[in-house]
Amino acid sequence: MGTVSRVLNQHPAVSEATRAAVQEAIASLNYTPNPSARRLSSGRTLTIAIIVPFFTRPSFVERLRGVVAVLNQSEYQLVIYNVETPQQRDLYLHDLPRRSRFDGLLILSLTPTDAEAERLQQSGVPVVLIDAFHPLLHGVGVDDVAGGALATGHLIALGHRDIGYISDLIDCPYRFIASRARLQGYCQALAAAQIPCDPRYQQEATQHGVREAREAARLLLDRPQPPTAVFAASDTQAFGVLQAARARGLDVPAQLSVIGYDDIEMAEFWHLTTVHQPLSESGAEGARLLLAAMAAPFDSPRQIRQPLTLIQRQTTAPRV
Amino acid sequence: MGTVSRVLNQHPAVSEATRAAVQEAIASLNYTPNPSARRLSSGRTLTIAIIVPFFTRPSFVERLRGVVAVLNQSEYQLVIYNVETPQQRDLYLHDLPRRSRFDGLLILSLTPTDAEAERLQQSGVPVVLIDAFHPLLHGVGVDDVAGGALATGHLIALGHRDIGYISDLIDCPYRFIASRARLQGYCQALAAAQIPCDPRYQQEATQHGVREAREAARLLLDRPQPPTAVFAASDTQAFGVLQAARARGLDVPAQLSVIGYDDIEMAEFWHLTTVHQPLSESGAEGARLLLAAMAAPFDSPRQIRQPLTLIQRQTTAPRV
DNA sequence: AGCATGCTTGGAACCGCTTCCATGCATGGT
DNA sequence: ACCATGCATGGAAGCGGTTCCAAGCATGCT
Repeated sequence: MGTVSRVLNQHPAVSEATRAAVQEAIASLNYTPNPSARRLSSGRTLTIAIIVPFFTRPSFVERLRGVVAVLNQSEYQLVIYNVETPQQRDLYLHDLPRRSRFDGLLILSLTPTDAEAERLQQSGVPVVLIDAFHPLLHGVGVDDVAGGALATGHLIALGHRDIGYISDLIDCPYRFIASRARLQGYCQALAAAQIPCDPRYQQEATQHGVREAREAARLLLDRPQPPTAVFAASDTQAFGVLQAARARGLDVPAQLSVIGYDDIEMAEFWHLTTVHQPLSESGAEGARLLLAAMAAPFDSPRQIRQPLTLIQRQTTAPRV
Repeated sequence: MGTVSRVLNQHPAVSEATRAAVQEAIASLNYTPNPSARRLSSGRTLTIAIIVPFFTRPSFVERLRGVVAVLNQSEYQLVIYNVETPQQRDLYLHDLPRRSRFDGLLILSLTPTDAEAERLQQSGVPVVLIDAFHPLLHGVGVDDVAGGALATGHLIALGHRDIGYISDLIDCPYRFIASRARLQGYCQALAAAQIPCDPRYQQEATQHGVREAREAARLLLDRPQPPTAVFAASDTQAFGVLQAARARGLDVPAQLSVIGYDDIEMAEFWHLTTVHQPLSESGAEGARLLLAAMAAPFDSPRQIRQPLTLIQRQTTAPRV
């Protein structure tokens, strides 16, 4: 039994002869090791947990796909914790590490508080944030401030000066920070072009979603001097802006330029100009980073910044 | 230890007094049972596997969401096997039950061959199909033939007679059967209205996707006598039809009626008339059925048919 | 009052693997 | 040829639960 285990775990202290003999026996007996026993005796759960908010949203699913692709190749199982209420968010971020029933933890798009991050760090379970960062923890993602500036800069370069910003709640109970970071980039780009950053051009939707964004866009377009271009903090919300424009009979991009963010699959089909960020790849990279951290802990948090690209399609045009 | 285990597993043969005492001790010691040990000694893996094709597609994700919601409440972990190639499909359907490393198996939208079904049945692991049926296995889903007839009947009732059908491959390597079943319903409805079922009005796209459906729709609209209405086998494909119509300058619904299938979230935002089927609920129901079958095997396969509803929005109108 | 019955409860075996330890054998040096 | 060294191998002790079994106790019956 000891030798068999050594063969299975590729322990070096086995002679070639016995290794071959054991492997033949394994094959002929159609033997597969019992993972539960392995977990118990080795003390490893061979399980990785991931906390995902609203995993049905296209960008989150796409990231999750990258995670699944990498982990299916490894010996680890993935267990999904789906967050659909702020209570679940707090509960999972607080309790999951404590129960310590997995060897690694991925957290998608949720930014832990300092207290939560500390707790996570002290739990001893390696943690990687995807699409989020915290100084205490490993993280993979893009620079959303730069992304906001990239999108806004594109509109400015097209001659727009009255540029709206549509996002979901800047302070949301899930503590998503993308909307705030992109707003910050938006303001930076405006400032760089010496355009005043008028809060009346910034409209928050109460929730993420096409409908909510449409309502928010309507408010913007109702203003006495409506914007000639809108930067939506996500593609989904950009679709809402497109709808609002269509409902008002505005031609996009002739009368209104619209730019989104994320470059989800549907963006291409609706010819949406947007900021592309690696989605599936961010999940894959996060999973790889976690596996590496589990194998050999790094002494200090590793932060991976992924590149952003402007994708010009047909919803932005020079100001007339 | 014996008694503690009995308390944890709510075994009846424990007096109230000791039960309370044990629970207090558990609470004060901050004790949590080790799942690996539980799995090993009980012989149950406490794990359920699910085979999902392309889990990023909206309708599959939505179903998966229902599964996750139910299983997160149970003591079972969910492990996802994502199928993105026909090889993976065959591999998983063939090998997964044999490895018998989980207590139950869910299969989403993939219809097993007779040989596969038999193998699955004989593996001893309870299996539930979601959005698919096989006489040997439990299943949850809708009647896609009836759904095809429902959609087509709606167009016929609006006075249309030249009705196109757009779908992905009828014989696809993944053995999805929805396209075929809906086509069958389409033909039945036409026959019932004494309209000939002209194959030149039926166009298969080589793959699922907006772009492919758009190309297929273009072919249909290029015909000398183009259809006045199109039934797309999925909402995603209906979006492709809408794009093709828009590209050709056709007004929907005045000049072309379009109906989809599934009622995914985006359908509402694009005002798509469609056939609603329970998505998240099908996953939830499938998970519940599996849990029941695991607790007490049924003597014969249970097939649950879920209801379909026609959702009239703004992409269908009477023929002019 | 004594004995049988039934409900509780503690103890021990066991689930199947990993890992440590001691034994055995071959090798190399003297 | 003998002894020391080192590597390969089999055996045994856990890992932390579940479950069976036997013993203990209180109750109810004769």
